[in-house]
Amino acid sequence: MSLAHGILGFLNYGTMTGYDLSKAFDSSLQYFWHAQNSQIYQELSKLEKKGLVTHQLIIQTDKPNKKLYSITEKGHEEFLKWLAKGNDSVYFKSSFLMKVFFSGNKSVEDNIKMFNSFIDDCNKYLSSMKSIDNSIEFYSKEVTEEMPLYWNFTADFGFRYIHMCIDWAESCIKRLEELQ
Amino acid sequence: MSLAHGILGFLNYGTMTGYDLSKAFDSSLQYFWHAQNSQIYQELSKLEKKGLVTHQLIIQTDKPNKKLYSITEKGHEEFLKWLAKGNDSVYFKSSFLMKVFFSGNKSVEDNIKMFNSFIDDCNKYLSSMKSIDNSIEFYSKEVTEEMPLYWNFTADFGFRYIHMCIDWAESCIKRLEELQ
DNA sequence: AGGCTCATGTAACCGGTTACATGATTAT
DNA sequence: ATAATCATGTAACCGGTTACATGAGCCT
Repeated sequence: MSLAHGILGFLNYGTMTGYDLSKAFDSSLQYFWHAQNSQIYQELSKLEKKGLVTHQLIIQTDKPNKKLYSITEKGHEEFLKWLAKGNDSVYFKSSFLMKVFFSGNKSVEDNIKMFNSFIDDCNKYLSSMKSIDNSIEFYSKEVTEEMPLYWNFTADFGFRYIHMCIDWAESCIKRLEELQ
Repeated sequence: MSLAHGILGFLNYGTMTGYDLSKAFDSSLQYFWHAQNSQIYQELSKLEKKGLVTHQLIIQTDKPNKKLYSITEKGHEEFLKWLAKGNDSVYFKSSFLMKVFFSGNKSVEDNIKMFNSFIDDCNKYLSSMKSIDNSIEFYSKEVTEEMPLYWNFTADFGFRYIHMCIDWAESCIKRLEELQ
């Protein structure tokens, strides 16, 4: 039930269409909460049924018509309730770690390759994350000044996480090379 | 489709019941791939239909009867295929980070509390992870010597991850305290 | 008497993914 | 011409979660 709260969080900043939300997710939350646009439209319908958001149809001539969504008072309350609740877990799933767990069934050589390709992926991820800083700068103009601080916290987490991953993979490679 | 491969990975070490698998997940993979026992039993049926595992009914008098599962040749091939394939992503979902992202809507004081309670959770997680080392030692006797190396890699990842989380949360708290 | 271990499942639900479907306008 | 942008959705599927259901034997 977190996509719903992400949507409420964005609509709390101002009105948006499903399309806007999709872009907002892509340029900020995408690194720790990716959302398909198909899911966003469905979730908006659900939220509207629950009375947490409403929409207004905007007729456009040069572009397709659109539905501008806004958060309701009830939605605002739900959002604050979610924010205040400390129910999130440190736990995270990783199929890659599961693969590492069973990698004793592969050759040391293959595993060194696996870790190297993991490091490559991390570096790609790192460079794609650099666009976050631009996004933060861009959106900073539209909100109160304390918001960007927290956006930077999440971006900082991302950078620390990736660097940790790279360090770890390098240490694994080092130990494997000692075996050869 | 990763629980299936985890099951195949365990059965590759030797025969097990659904109950054994549930315990095996709990004492090793649980930190990056938690599995409900209800799901394990369902997945075993699916794997059997696909011909990747088979079972033998063991009649017991002092304990309930059980189904001993073993991996088939086809299952072994599928397992190796999965191991060799480099399709896992660095990406991970975190509802906590999403909450942080929107936490500019809460007071600085509340957010310091939030980060402190996150650090507490990390420490609890850390102490629960200490049982991993015991598990690794216990199971090490039953398998070839290279396996535990990879088990330790995953445990090492867990420790680095939690320490990174704690460092990050502390740095966030520090920045928030500077504002007060 | 109460709780743990062993042991196996079903049913309902739900959040998320993948694939499919449409179509005008604008910029290169 | 072609691709990108704007804009909205449906349908099928699937992996995973939660809750429920049962029951013998053993230990304290």
